[in-house]
Amino acid sequence: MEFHGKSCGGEEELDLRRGPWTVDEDLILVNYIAVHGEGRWNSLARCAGLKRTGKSCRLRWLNYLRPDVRRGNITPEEQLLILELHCRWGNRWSKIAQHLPGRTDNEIKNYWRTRVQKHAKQLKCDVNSKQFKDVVRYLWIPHLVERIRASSGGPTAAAYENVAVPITSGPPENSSTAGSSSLDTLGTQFSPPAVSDGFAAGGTQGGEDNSADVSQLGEFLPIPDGYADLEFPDFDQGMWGDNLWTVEDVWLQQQF
DNA sequence: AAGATCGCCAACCGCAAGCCC
DNA sequence: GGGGCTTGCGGTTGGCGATCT
Repeated sequence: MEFHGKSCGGEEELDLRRGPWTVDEDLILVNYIAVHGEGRWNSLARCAGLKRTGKSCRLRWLNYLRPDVRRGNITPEEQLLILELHCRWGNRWSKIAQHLPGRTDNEIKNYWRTRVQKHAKQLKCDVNSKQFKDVVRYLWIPHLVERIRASSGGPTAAAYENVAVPITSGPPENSSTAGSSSLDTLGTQFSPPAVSDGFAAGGTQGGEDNSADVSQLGEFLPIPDGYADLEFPDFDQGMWGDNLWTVEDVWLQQQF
């Protein structure tokens, strides 16, 4: 595959490439950005000699080639953040991603669709339904907090240093400034929605004060009226294996 | 062992907001 | 002010590897 450079600004033919990026293309893009910086994606694509749209270049860079992009499993701490922030902002993936250093909106979106929505399906409810939101609120999030606490001496606690954000306050700040917490501060920062429909998918009440102490998490249980009757699907082995909860967890929670 | 199904993820598409001339 | 272009976002899809039957 050859990429013949064209004079910057010249008219390019329309045989644009699509589909997976090749190593050569990646190299060209990375090298070009290293020299010229990012932005102006359409002209960047032309000047770099890439037969790609600017959009495609931008996406490839942001989601894959950027040096600080972080890959691999979503940690429980990150799961907690995603759930919490999604509760607050809904499908504002890019906004959520700002609080997970190295994670892209695409990755978070994929995580949500493949994991979270799968679990909603298992519970036979819509991911946007109150029922599922209650599951998240009263089971999933407290469970994650417990897990994080339980492993606070382990590596995940250290990992959490990088992802914790002061979500109880003000507008989002740069993630690089958000690492001033420990697991204990998680307790004060983690903020279960305070009111019944506080999840408000799509709501943008970013500045609201819904702070709460993590010690209140236990008070999520017992479960509110109606919720206790929720029928759980038949959890097979591994079904909830993504550090979410296990069959035993669900059973224990159901005892309340 | 082979075909079918599932799950994950990279990449594309359409739309809207922002920017510039 | 407005029209065109660029950028960014969220939704969707297609391909591929893993798992199941």
